[in-house]
Amino acid sequence: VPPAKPRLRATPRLRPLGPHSRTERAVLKAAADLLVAKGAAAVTIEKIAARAKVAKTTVYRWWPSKIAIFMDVFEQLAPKRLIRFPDQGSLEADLRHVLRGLLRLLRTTAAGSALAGMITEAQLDPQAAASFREAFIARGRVLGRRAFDRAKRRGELPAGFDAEVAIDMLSGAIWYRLLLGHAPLDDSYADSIVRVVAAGIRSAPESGARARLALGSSS
Amino acid sequence: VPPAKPRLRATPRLRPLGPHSRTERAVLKAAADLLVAKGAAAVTIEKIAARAKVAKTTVYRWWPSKIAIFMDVFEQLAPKRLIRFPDQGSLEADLRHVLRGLLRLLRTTAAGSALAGMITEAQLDPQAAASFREAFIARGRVLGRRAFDRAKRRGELPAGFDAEVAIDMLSGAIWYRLLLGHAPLDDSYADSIVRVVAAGIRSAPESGARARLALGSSS
Amino acid sequence: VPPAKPRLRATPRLRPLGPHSRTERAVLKAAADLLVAKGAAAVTIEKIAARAKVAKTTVYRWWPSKIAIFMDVFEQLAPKRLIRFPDQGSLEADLRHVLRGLLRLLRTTAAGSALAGMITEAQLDPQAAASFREAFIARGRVLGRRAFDRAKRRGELPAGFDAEVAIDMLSGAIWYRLLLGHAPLDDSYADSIVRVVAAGIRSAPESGARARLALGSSS
Amino acid sequence: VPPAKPRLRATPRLRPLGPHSRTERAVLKAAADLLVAKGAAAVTIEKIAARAKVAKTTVYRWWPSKIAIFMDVFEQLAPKRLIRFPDQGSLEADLRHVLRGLLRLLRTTAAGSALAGMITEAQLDPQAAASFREAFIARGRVLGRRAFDRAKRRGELPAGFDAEVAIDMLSGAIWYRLLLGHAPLDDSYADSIVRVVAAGIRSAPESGARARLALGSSS
DNA sequence: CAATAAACGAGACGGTACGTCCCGTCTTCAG
DNA sequence: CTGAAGACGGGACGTACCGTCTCGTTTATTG
Repeated sequence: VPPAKPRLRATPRLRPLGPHSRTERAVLKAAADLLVAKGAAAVTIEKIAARAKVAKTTVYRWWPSKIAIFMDVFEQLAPKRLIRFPDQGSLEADLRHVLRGLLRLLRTTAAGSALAGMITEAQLDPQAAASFREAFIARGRVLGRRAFDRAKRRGELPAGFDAEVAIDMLSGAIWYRLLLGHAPLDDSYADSIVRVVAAGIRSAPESGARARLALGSSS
Repeated sequence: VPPAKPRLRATPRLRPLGPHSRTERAVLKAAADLLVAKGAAAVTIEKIAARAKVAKTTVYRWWPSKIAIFMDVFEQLAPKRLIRFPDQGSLEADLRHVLRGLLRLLRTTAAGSALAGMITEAQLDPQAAASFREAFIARGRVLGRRAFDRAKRRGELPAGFDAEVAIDMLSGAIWYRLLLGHAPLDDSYADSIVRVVAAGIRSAPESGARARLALGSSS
Repeated sequence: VPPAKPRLRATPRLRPLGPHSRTERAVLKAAADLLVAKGAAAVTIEKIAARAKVAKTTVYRWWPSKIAIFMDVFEQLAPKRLIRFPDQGSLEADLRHVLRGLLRLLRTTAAGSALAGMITEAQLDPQAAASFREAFIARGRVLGRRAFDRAKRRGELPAGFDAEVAIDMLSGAIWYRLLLGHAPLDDSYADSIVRVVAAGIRSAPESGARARLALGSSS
Repeated sequence: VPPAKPRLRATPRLRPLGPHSRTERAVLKAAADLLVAKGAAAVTIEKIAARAKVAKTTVYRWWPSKIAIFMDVFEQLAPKRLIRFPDQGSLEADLRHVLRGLLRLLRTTAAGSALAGMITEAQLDPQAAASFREAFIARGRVLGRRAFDRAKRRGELPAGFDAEVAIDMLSGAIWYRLLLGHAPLDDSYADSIVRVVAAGIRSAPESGARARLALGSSS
């Protein structure tokens, strides 16, 4: 009786060993442990493999880069309610809710080091950088856009408002403290950056046209 | 009675040892060239030394880390007028002026790659990270504080306003695009992030007390 | 028609991994070549690796020190008949046979430079010196003891004779000329030092007791 | 008007320049100290200069190689009576006297490490090796020949006896233990090797002609 | 007693080799 | 036939000394 099917597929990807295999779990566990114990800088594929008691080749077989491992670590740690967050009644409340949750995740789990590791690694390997942008950043920004879409439906946004720069600013503020480490990623920081962005949007009613022009250049 | 004569010599002064020597210039030139040609990831101390036609040990003699080289490259490229910028009449104008100049610098010279390289390297080496924060970041933030100090004197800021989070946001927005590369660091981006921050500050008159509390934890 | 061929290759069997591999042979060949061409002083691990067309890390993977490489080079060159030499009828004849063979080996192959290299390197690295003494010297002295054991069975040795000093003298005489290079390691030298040692042993019949005391401190 | 030279100084400073200066003494002291403290392997010219509080250039000005320094250290330590030793009545007594004194010197002072350092360094630098052979070894062998010359006058030696191999054997036995360090260079070792060589010479009366032929190729 | 020349300290410099870490690929062999 | 194990070529790291050099400062001798 063959319990493990060969998993022949037309399209590649997906784990032939089946999802949540021992190998996958061991590798992600090892990576997460190393991230919290030593920080992103000390995480190498060799150490992950050694700690997971898995051959280095096995790691390379399933993950094309360190970034891919970090993305999986992050995903495992992110609670579902963060992604599908409930409507909080206003743009500012929505953003505050999401950012508080995100910062708590970065602060209290391996997710912070994992994200820092992704950013660092993306600087070193253009190939990996592309997958990082497409598979991780893009999906994260969708989360932010959801809040702005709700606000638009509520009529909170000036006409022609482009959310991209706002998302850049919120993300950037987080990255900055995450990478620099000079100040904590706590709730008050989330509240502060959300307040500035929300107020900045509200208080520019007649600048909508200018904003559209100015923001139009962003991706 | 002058006992120390001016010491006329046959060889007029081929190279002064120590700082500002031929060596220092050659190394910084080589590093800048490599940064623009290949990007920060491809810059290694060995390649810098080779391109500068200098022994690797000489590089290590003068710079303790790659970050230190990048900081010197950056400093060499930054025009003085960026540092001592003239008063533009308002907070928003001041910030816009500084950020436009900074983004132009990052966009058009090796300074952008140098900064990206510093951030990346700081993730890999805690020792270097410290010198980065203290010798580079700290000095850069002083630049931003100057604009907010002027604004305070003009009465543009609510009572108890803390500039640190605002600086985090502006810096972060720049880092984010610099590291991610998904959108350009152009003038319109500078204008947009400045507008949001400036408007966000203006439109929170009664939130001064709250802001002080919230922002008090930063720095 | 089988779509998956059995992997027909141009070079049918490139290298078996592990010991006796292409790598091992190439490294030892390169080391031996460098020893005869330039002498022990010019042999560096980097040059060995370069000449063997092998990565430096591969050399370090298999040999912990330069001494270890030299020992393997020596062993490869030493003919088996030198180790398991036949009984020549008398102590003097046995010793003469072994030493002539040994000196020929040192004189005509890379073994001489290899031994000189081992001695030199042992002075520079205590760790390596230990392995040299235990893995190389100890085994070499066993060879000498074999001759003295036979002599003892023949009754050629005075009671209580200790072979260690005799072995020190024979070995030392060889090392001296090997390292100093002021005179050849030829057959007549082998004969001379053997004659002196053998005669010295024979002609001290009543000094057995004294010899035992005197020699007791050695080894 | 100073009729006599001032010459009164805090530090007497007899001969600041040239040989026997403060510099020379400081360098040799530093070298000797390092030799006993860390062994020959740890002695580098940089460390000697640092410990002597002397510029590296100054060391290079007066000594062409590390061997030259070691030779001077050795010479400073060797007592004159060792060189001009009194007649002890027989070859064996003469040799025993010299070797005991030499081994004591090697055992109890920096001279042992210095000699080991010379031998090692001579393997690495052919230029230095030549000066070592000519300025150090040659002079040392003269010492041995003095003992054999006296024996010849006493009629202790067979006709045509060549002392060179005997000297090689005695020197070699010492070098061997010095370099290998597996057994002590104590008086009993001196006695043992002297006894073997002396007895070996005595007991070969009719082998004089053969010995001359055999030994003729040496030196 | 000034000028000269040497020794000197200080240390920058180009260079070689070291031994280590990690990369990503490739080979072998056991299940 | 596929996987785990790990050998492999390779690049870069940061360090230790090498021996040479330049430079400016004493120090001793000499003109």
